[in-house]
Parts: sequence; structure tokens; C-alpha cells
Amino acid sequence: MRSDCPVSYALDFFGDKWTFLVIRDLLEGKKFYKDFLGSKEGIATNILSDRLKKLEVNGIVESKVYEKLKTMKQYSLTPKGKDLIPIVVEMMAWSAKYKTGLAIRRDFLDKVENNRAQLIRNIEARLA
Amino acid sequence: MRSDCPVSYALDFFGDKWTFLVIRDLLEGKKFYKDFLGSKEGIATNILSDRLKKLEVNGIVESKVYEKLKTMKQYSLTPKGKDLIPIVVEMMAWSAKYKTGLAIRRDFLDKVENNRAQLIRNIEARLA
DNA sequence: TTGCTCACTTGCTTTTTGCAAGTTAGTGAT
DNA sequence: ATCACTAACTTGCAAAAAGCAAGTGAGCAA
Repeated sequence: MRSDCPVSYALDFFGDKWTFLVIRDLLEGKKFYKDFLGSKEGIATNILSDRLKKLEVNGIVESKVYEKLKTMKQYSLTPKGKDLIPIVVEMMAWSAKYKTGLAIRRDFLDKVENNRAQLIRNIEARLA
Repeated sequence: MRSDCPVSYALDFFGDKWTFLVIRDLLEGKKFYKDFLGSKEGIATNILSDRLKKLEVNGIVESKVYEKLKTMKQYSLTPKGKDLIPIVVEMMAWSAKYKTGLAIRRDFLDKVENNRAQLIRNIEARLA
């Protein structure tokens, strides 16, 4: 841990190039090692292995042997991991605003937008 | 850009060890190079210089010469940068939940919590 | 028992980060 | 005008992390 700042604390978990993309994959329902490997960004096997390990140690991910095929390990998010969803949501909302042509559903964004507008007002009031 | 995924798009801007901490500093009201250098995490001068440059190129930060003392450059967030506030907020909320003893004001968190709970319900409904 | 899949590991190269020591430009005092 | 001082970088090199290709070992199916 680099400091007692909450932002810094969070970044110690996923402030690197790959960890958050693995979390995204898990949120999208991916479960197995090869699923993560198949993602468009193209993570390397050693990096993926390392990140899954760290996420598990940090209590964000848990894994168990897949009983139907014991060579496979099934990964999933813990409650602590699922609590990262709002961060993902806000990243998506931000990207949708500033990048044209991204594949995000309109109805999803509309739902987010009201919450987001309120949040911005809250925080800007604090900063003023 | 590594893919057309919105999460990946966002991470291309700040998916590294330092960029988001600089954004946090700006949100906290820091303006000058030496202010960022003074942050508790201890960023190196070359990294800071590089990140400020990239943030400016990416339209998240803007800078101008500080007229009262022309050796100093004054940095600030653009609207695009300020729109990252909700992400910061959600990071803080997550950290507050999982790390004891972090310095976040209670009243601030209470405000955030309702929005967050609603967001989680929205998204989990989508994922089910 | 052979061959296949899957989840890793290993060894090596390239890129990024970290650190210390400059360099350049404005400023204020002499 | 020159000197000391400060602020914002830049440079060079060492250390760490990421990227890539080629293994390895454990289950499974024929």
C-alpha cells in the first residue's frame, strides 16, 4: 500500500494494465482460464495466471475445480469483487460519452445517467 | 487502443500505476507540478512529466503559464477530466467498505451509498 | 497407452518504471 | 548586470514488469 488515500488503496488492487480487464471478463460471465485468454485484448498466459492468483489472494476472486472436467478451474467474483461493478459502470458511462461507436446499449446508459449527474453535483459542491 | 470495449477504452487513458493518482490530485485542487510531486505516494519527476503530457494530449488536463510567477505552469481538469469524478467516487466508496481506517467523511459516503446500491441492482439485473 | 485439452510455468527479450543527477528559464536581491 | 534561488522539466542508467514462445504435468477419452 502506497498511502492511506482511498483512491490509492483501490489502485493497489487494479491499477495496472490487465487486472481490471480480467474483472470485466468475470462480470461478463467468463469463468475459465481459456475464456480470459480469448478476450480481444490478448493477455499473455503468464500475466493472466499471475493476476488471477493475486485477485484470489486479495479476496476479489475465488476459484474451484470444475467437477465436470477436472482439468478446468472455475473462477468467479466474491462479493468484494462484485462491489467493483459501480466502478465499471462509471467507466463505461465515461467512455460512452467520449468515444463514438462503442457498443453500449442505450437503455443501460440512460439508467446510469441520472445517478451520475447527481453524483457530479454532490462532489462538485464538496470541491467548491 | 486495445479493443472497442468501453472498459478497455477507459483503461487506455488511466490503466497504469500513476495517471489516476494525478487525476485525484487535480480533483483535490492541486495545480502545480511541485504539488503533485509532494503527494504521499512519491511519483518520480520523469513519470509525472510524462503523465501530465499524455493527459493534456488526451484532453483530460489543460495547462497555462501562471502569470504571477512565470516559471510555474498551472494545470487543471477539462470537462472531460471532471467527468471522471464518478469513477473516483466509486473507488472511494469501494475502498471505504473494505479498508478500515481510511480518511473519508461519513456524510460523503452516505450520499454516495444510495446511488451505488441502485446501480448495483440495475447491473445485476442485466447480468442475471 | 496414446493423443488431446487445459492450466499453468519457464526462459528470454523488450518495454516501462524508478532513481539520481543534471539543465534551462524566470525572479528577486545586490 | 550578475548571482543565488526556485520551479519545471530532461537525461542516463539500473531495476522491475510485460510480452512472447516454448515447454510441462494433470486429467480425460478412445
